[in-house]
Amino acid sequence: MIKKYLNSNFDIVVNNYLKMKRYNAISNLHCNIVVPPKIINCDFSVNIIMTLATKLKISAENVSQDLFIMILKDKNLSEIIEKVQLVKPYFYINFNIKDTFLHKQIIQIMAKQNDYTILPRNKRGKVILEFISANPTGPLHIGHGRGAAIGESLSRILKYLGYNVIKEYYLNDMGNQISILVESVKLRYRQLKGETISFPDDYYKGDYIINLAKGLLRKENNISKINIKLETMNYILQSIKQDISNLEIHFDSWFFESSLTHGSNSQIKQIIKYLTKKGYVYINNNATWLTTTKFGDDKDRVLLRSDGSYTYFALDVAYHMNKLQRGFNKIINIWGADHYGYVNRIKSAMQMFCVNKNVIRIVLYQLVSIIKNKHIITMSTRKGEFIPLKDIIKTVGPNVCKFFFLLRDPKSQLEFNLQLAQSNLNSNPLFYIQYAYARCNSIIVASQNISIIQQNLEMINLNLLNTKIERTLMKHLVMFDDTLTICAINMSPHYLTMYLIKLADIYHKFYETCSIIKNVNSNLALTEARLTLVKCVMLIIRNGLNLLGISVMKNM
RNA sequence: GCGCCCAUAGCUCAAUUGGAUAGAGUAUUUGACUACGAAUCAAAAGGUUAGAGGUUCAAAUCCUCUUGGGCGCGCCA
Repeated sequence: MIKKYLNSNFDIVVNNYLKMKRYNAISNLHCNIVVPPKIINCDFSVNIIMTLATKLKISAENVSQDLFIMILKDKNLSEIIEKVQLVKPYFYINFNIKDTFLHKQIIQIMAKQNDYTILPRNKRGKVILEFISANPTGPLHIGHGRGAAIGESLSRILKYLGYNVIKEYYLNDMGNQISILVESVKLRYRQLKGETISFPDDYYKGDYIINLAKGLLRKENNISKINIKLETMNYILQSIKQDISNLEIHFDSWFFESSLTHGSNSQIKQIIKYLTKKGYVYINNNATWLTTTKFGDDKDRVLLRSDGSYTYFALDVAYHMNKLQRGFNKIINIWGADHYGYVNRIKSAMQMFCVNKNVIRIVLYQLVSIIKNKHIITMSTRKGEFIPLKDIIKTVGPNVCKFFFLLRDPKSQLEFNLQLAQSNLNSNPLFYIQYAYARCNSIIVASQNISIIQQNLEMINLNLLNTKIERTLMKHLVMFDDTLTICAINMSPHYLTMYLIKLADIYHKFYETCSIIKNVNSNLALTEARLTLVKCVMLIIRNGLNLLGISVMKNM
C-alpha cells in the first residue's frame, strides 16, 4: 500500500497548507501519487500544485512558494522520501522513496505471506455479487464467459480487500421464455416421433433442444407421462452448472426467481403492498404501474399486467429488496451491455426503499463479438447461433479463457478472433507470467540443492540489491495492494492483469541481468537477498493469479 | 426518431479518470544460449488518438457538430 501511504502523508501537508492560508472553502482534496513516464528519472510524482492553483484561482508559482517548502520540511515525509524536486512548467513534485522504506515494505509482504487479506477478513461489510445470471434457456456462450471471469475475479479481489462477499446466480425460471423453451422441447419430441410439424421461427433452435428431446424419448414413449417442464429445467440447469464448473468457478448461492412467488404471503406480494402503501403505485388500463419516473427513470414501469401476472421487473424489484433484507450493504450486479435499459429503472426502484443510490453498483460489460471466417457473429440463444463456452474451454482451457477476458477493460468492446486465439496459444501473455513463476521455482529448488541456509527475514540485507532493475522490481512489488484498490474502485480486474504482465516483464529482465545463485560462493549475502526477492515475486504472482481465478504452474 | 457506450501503431488493446515526449502484446527486421529454464532478453521500425471546431496553463480524456461501429428504447425475460 505504498501509494496510499504516500497519498495520506501528502494530504496532511496540503491540508495544513490550506489551513495556514485560510482557504477553508476547499475541502476533501486528495493528492494523487502517480508513476511518471519512463523518461522522467524519479520514483513517484504528484501534481498537487497545479490542481490547487486551478481550484484557488491563484498562480501555480504562488502556491509552490509555500507548499513546496512545507513538503520539504515535513518530518513524516522526509522519513520516507528523498530527492524532492519541483519541475516547471508543469509544477510536478518529483521524488524518490528511501531505500529503507522500500525494504521495510518488502519485508512486510514477505512476513504476511499467504495471509490473504489486507484488512482482517470481513471488516468491510457484506457484499452480494450477482453475475452471469444467464437465462436458463440454453448452455452458456462466450459472452457469458466474460461476465463470469469478471465476476469471479472481482469477488476474490473484494474478499482480499476485506469484504465479506457472496456470489449469487439469479435464475429466471419463469415467464414467457421458459414456456417457449418447454414448447420447443415438446415440438422436437413430437417431430422425433415422426409427426410432421412446422417449427415456429421464434422457438429455440439449438441442437441441445433436439438432444434433450432424444433423451426424453429414450426414457419414455408417452409424452403425457413426462413432466417436460421439470425435465427441461433440470437438463438446462445441469448444463449451466457444468459450464460454470468447467470454468473452475463456484457460486455460493443460486436464487430462483420463482421462489419470490411461493406462498400466500409471497415476497412479491409483500413488496407490491409496501410500494402501494408508500404511494408509488397506480392503476392504468387495468395494469399496475410503478412511478419510477419520480427517481429519474424515463417512464413508469408495469408491475402487474392487466391479466394479473407479474412482470420480470416486478420480480426483480422484489429480488433486490430481498438482497437488502438479507443484510447486504453493497449490491453489485455484473450485467451485459444489453441490459443497459434496465439500469435506471432498478436504481429508481431501489430508492423507493429509502436506500442510498450508491448501495447498488451495476457493472456493464460490453458484449463479445466473435470473428469467424471474417464474419462477425452475435450470440443468440434463441436462434441457436452461438459459440458455446465449453468449446472454448476445451481448446484453450479455463485459465487462458479467463485470462483473455480479464485482459481488457469491461467497458471496451472486444472482438474474439477464433482462429487467431487458437493459433497464438503460445504467445499468450499468461504463458509469459507462468514462465516467470516457473523460473522462480526452478531457482528456489536449485538453491535448496546447494544447501543455502534460509535466514530469518531480519538477517537478509536488502541494501545489497542496488542495481537499477532490482530497485524497479521492488518498487513494482510494493504496489500490488494499490493495484487491487484501483481494481475495486473501477470494478475492473484488468489493472491487476496488466500489473502481473509488467511484473513478469521486470522479473525476466532481472533474471537476465542479475545472477541469483551462480555467485553463491563469492557472495552469499547477495544471493540470499536476491533469493528473498525471487520468493517475493513468487508470492505476488501466486496471489495475483489467484485473484484472477487462475492457478499457477510450478513447471511448464 | 430518442438514449447510452465506443473509434488510439498493420492487428488486439492500455493510458492510475484533465497532466510530462500516448504505452504493452502481436506481426515485421536485426542481434544474444558450452549460461539460475531462449516459452527469455537486447534493439529497430510503427501515431495528425476517425474528422472539424471549442473550453483549459494543460485534452486520447470535457463540450458541439460530422462520419463510422455496438447496444438499448415492450403489459419480453
